[in-house]
Amino acid sequence: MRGDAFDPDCPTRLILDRIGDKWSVLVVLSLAGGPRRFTELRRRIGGVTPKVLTQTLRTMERDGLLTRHVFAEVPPRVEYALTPLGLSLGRPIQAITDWAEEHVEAVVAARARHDGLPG
Amino acid sequence: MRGDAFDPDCPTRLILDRIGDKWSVLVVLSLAGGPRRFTELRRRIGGVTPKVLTQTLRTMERDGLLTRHVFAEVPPRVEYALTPLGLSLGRPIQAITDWAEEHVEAVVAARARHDGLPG
DNA sequence: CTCTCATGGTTTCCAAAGGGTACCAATGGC
DNA sequence: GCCATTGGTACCCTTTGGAAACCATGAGAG
Repeated sequence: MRGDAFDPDCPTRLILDRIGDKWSVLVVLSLAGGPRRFTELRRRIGGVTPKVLTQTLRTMERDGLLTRHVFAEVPPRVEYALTPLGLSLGRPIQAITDWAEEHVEAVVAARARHDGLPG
Repeated sequence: MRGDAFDPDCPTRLILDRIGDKWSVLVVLSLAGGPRRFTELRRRIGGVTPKVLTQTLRTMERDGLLTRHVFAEVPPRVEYALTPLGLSLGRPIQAITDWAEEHVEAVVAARARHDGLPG
């Protein structure tokens, strides 16, 4: 059975933990078009704080999803780029965002129905 | 551009927050085969605590992803089942788990390379 | 020489979420 | 009365997420 993700010891869980981070998802989407600098990412991904963005990027680097290239310049320049592995992750992520855009209305409606239920 | 998920005010973000919960993902996978009871889910999804499972199920119900059916029996019986909306979410989620199973080795290897790098 | 600006973070602090354990209500069996 | 089962809830603590401030470096302005 493929769904051994149910076993907490299965490494697949480890992936879900990665996907289960909305910032990682947004970083993958942001880098899909090519390398970007830290501040670019920060501006592009609305609402992310530098600390969390750094954490996210470092973890993704550790997991082999992206590379971090520091240029010895002033002011500093650091470019982040997806590895082939990270790039391949873009496809399933795109499937999620496609689903999201298609069904977001239904979810919002369900939520409104539930929350605002007048009795 | 479809990636308006970058805007924190875009409702697509709301979906990512949902997907961005590994327990929701596992619940969808668990219910893909048909309705299940609370304790079944709890046993099937290794490592989830009842509190968190309840939270997850309630949120998913609110979002229209599943239904909760309480039978007036003793001991109590509660069945959870995916709605068509929840069922449709199974496809992109499957894409993620497929990716995970295919590339988990690479991620684990990258992580080991990074962590254990002897110098 | 000092002041300012820009970049790519780090540090500190606080609130929120996640998770573990214990417990509850209702009823059947013993 | 006591235990077991089910589907949770309550309590508490640790971890995480997030806001805001600060830092090092060097160029350019004054």
